[in-house]
Amino acid sequence: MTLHKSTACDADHCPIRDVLGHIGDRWTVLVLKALEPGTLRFGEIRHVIEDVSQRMLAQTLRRLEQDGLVSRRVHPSIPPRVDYTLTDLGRSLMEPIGAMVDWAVTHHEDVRAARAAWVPPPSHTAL
Amino acid sequence: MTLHKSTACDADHCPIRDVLGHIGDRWTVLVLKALEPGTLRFGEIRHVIEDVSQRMLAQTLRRLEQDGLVSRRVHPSIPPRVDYTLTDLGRSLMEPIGAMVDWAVTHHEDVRAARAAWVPPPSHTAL
DNA sequence: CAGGATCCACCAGGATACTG
DNA sequence: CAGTATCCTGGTGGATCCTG
Repeated sequence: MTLHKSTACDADHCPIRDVLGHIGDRWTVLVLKALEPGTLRFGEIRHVIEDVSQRMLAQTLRRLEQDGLVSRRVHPSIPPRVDYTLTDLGRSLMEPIGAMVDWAVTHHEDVRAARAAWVPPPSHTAL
Repeated sequence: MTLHKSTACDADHCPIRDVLGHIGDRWTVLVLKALEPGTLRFGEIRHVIEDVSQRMLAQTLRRLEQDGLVSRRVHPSIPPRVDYTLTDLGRSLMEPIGAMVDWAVTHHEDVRAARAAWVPPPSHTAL
């Protein structure tokens, strides 16, 4: 069981956890957004994101390709050239992601304000 | 640096990572969705989600409260009664989250199909 | 240039026990 | 009932080195 019953998620094949687990990890969304404007090479993505290690980038791209969200194309040249493009499925995902990002940008200040106003409950908070 | 320049995220205060980091963790979305229909007590949330430990639930609720997404109300009774409700901010977040969940449900099969069709690239993939 | 392989540090998160 | 405190483990992700 991975999600409560009320959300049509009854066992191991839970779409929410499956997808959210991906978009939740450190790099997936950033990579997706990097590719949104158009095709990029491996190195170009690294340049755009800057603080991603090649290990994590390669790993993230692999999974995105595996999930059919990104297509990978190898040009048999020396030095090698590999570029990545969003698939239709990938592009369709950008909408909900965009909504999330928009929310984040719009309400970030509210969240930060709420955090600033935070007072830790004394455990035995009464009334 | 947490996100690439092209997304108006220039240093430590990156809304995307800040918010996505939250929704990405194991329980936040589930708790949020649990509270969507209405106010619930601590134990009720546990009952709904089932496989969350009280530690993780308490922790998740704390952060949600801290971020102003959930309000916590303590009734000074014995046994103690504490209930949680989405704030307006929290409710406003449910839209983008709903969009993500909808996408997940709709395209989950595509993703699973893509995974099934997966062939690992031979490293020295040439053409 | 694109990435695989390896080693390692950190922490999210589970189990358990205790408290108001 | 609604937590907090402590201990412990597995996986995520960073650094580094190596290859086609």
